[in-house]
Amino acid sequence: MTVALKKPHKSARKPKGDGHLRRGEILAAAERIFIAEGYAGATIRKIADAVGVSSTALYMHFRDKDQILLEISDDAIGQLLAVNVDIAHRPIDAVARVRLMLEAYMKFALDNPNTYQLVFCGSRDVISKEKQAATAELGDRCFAEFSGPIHEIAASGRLRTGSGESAAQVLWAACHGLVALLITMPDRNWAPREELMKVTLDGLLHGLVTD
Amino acid sequence: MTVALKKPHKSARKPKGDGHLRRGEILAAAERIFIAEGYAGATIRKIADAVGVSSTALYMHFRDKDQILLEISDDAIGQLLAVNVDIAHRPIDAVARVRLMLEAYMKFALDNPNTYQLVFCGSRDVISKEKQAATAELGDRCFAEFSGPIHEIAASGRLRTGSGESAAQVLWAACHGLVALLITMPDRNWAPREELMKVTLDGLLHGLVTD
DNA sequence: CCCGACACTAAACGGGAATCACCCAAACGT
DNA sequence: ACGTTTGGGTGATTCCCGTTTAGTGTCGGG
Repeated sequence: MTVALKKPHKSARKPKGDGHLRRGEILAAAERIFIAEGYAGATIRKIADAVGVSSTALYMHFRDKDQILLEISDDAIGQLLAVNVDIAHRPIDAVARVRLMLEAYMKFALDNPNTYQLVFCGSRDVISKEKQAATAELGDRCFAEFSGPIHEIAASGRLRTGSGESAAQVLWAACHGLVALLITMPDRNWAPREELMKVTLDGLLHGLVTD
Repeated sequence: MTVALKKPHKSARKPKGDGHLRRGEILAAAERIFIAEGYAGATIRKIADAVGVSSTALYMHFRDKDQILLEISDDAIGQLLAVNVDIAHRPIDAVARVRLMLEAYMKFALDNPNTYQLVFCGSRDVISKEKQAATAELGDRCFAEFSGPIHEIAASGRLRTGSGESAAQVLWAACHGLVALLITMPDRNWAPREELMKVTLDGLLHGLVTD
């Protein structure tokens, strides 16, 4: 950002070198390492080495390590949000939309396990809440998008129990729990993933929504 | 007697308790700090200071940091297992037993958030799987105890969908997801916890089990 | 009286994040 | 043409962390 071209007359001095490129390079390298080795494995020094720059240089472009990784996560979550928005606009039954969103959510988590863990399993130890600002806001918008059809269902009186809000939270939590366990304990002998997802969704939707 | 004061020792040294007391003292101090400050906050040096001993001394009694914290967690999970065993033997309907166990599970998680996170949310980054041996085995036995009544239900043909195994895993995962989110994102505006637990259990049990 | 075992320690190591005090050269104003 | 800015960069340093090494003082036997 802050891309301003040089103006013949007064005002600021501008892009001298390839400063902005650096930022992108860092993000790219960091993403590669983070995906491959997770939060703890994505060291400042390792990222800097991969870019071919000293570790100090990263602090020219990012406040701290968390900002780098959260920026990467923002990208990924932005994609998830886009999918949710897309689904939200389809002219199909609200329950079907809910199911599609949750399926997309779980697929996202399983496809991006490290990002998912960083954003949704990050203990307060690891990342202080303030830093998450942007990422958290994206997450909120995802949840808001997801809450939409749920509240439609609630408004039409098809909710068997609880409020729309609690139903949305419970559905989210159940899917989160499933993918979180699959990610953090991949060696347990799980039933096939598709079956687990299907049972979760069938079970909860059948249990919460009257048809 | 013989309070060896030879060297101008920094601060009061422990008055020579017999060796095997030390181990218990360390565990007690570690538990206190771990509960208050979590995994990252429970530093070797901090624990050692609390006991009044040098950090090196901890390695006389424990292989490494993880062994200390996992031993603490074993204690806690042992209690959960005891509760599950107790419930398993009650002469009540299998579904009621399942519900009681899951309620106890969630209560345990919310009462011991740091332990819960360590054992059930520990990314592979944080603790290598081998070290978890004892703890993981306790967790397995908890799950086995929980699977019992589920398989009873499955055997009596009351399962609406999926296998007994997948139903057990899904129920566990859903409850895990709920408490995990409540623990790691305590600032979101959640519906009341009791309602969330109730909706989760009502929804899933109603959706999975025919009455 | 010495000897080894024990419980413990200070110091150090390697590696993390982050900061400091600089440096270098291109870009600008004049 | 030339000093000055200033953006991008660095190496050394700080402060923790978990863990290791090389000891040190005390003790119970032989």
